[in-house]
Amino acid sequence: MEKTIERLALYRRLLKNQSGKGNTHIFSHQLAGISGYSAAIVRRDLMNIGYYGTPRHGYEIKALIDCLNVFFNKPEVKSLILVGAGNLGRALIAYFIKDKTEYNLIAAFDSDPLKVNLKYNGCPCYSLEKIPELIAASQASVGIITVPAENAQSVADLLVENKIKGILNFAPVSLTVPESVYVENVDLALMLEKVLYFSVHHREGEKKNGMT
Amino acid sequence: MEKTIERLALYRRLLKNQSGKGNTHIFSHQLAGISGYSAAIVRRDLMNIGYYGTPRHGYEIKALIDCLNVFFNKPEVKSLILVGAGNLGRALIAYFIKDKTEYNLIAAFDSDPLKVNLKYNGCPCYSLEKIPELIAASQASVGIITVPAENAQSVADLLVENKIKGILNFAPVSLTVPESVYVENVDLALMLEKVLYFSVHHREGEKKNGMT
DNA sequence: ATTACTTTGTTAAATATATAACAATGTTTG
DNA sequence: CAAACATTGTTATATATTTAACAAAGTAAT
Repeated sequence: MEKTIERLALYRRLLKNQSGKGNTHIFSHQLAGISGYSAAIVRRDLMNIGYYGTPRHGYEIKALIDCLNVFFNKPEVKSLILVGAGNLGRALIAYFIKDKTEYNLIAAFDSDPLKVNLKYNGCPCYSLEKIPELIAASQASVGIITVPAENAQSVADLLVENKIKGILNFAPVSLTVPESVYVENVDLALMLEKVLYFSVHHREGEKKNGMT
Repeated sequence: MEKTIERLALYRRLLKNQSGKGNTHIFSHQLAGISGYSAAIVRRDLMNIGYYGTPRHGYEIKALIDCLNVFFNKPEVKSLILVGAGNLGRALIAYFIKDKTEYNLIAAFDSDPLKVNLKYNGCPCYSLEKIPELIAASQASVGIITVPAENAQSVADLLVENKIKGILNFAPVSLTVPESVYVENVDLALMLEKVLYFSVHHREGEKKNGMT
């Protein structure tokens, strides 16, 4: 199911693109082509969320987007915060502040007094003490952690105390959190190592970057 | 095997840490604890690379690191380049320029003339035309793509033409490359969407962030 | 209308990955 | 030196994920 969720979010973005181009219908193999997965997996994914197309016309793009929006709880725009306004943190602020339709980055936090009270791309930066107050006020449920590894666990603890339910963690440590909190780790150095490894050992006939 | 590779790279980093702390041996359940995986999986992973511990002392850290270094082709330091010196690109330059023991970020490239000939954290930035020359000179085999989505495919084509064998792609598009080239996609917006989804739908008893 | 065709939804098989179990092994203890 | 113990290496089982296959259904052509 987890992989399916990832792909569904991708499909939604791609379908919005297609809709923007004026297309009204799409076949499973077309969605497969632009997403990089196989047609079989596209059909199976859509089956999972209960959306049905028609044999000759495929899927109706607008209806499918609506269906995906429902699946992803659309009308609700979730608030999120970011902790750690270093190089990566500020880059992510710039990245996530743009698209406001699915989520709303309401604040950044940093322990450096020189950064506090500044705004990055319009996003205000506060000191860490303000976290409880701002989470409470905004009902933020997700936090992004971009602090150094040694501070990540204490920041995670702070977020969990304040009812954060999901964490996107860029610090290269394994966070310990209650089972009810979902953590997604993004370890950039490890990803690069993986590419370095497979740049040497990768052989033809792998499925990665499929395209069937 | 892919998942195993990811974990092995993580183990190596954690073991170096432990070694730095003066520890000489480690048990599978300890490595499991700090990595966030289960002891069974740690043992299975190490079995896969043919390193053997002893029942009562566990694994000898230094020897295991050596073994992992061999597995990851250690003495060889691979060169890499980055294309797209925007917010994210510059943050990644700062991130990757630090650790020079496994890889060596030799240059960044950007189409913006205002960025060309600048240095970011000591990393020189060139125009895209210089790519062939610099790849040839450095024997770089891996490229990081942090350009906007609309330019990503053409940059990927350029890298492939110049014998790049692995790509770490941050642009939110599915790249089309020859099968011999390995692509790892990092789609930050999708990762955030995934966290948003599971922050609501995550239930106890999932395996993610295991800790067994 | 009937036939041929395309694409779907769904089931079945294949592959990949993780968990659990346990005999083998070496260590320590008495 | 034998018994108890902890931890390994490995195999067997379970789960997750992908691929492949194909009947059912709708469409277009004749």
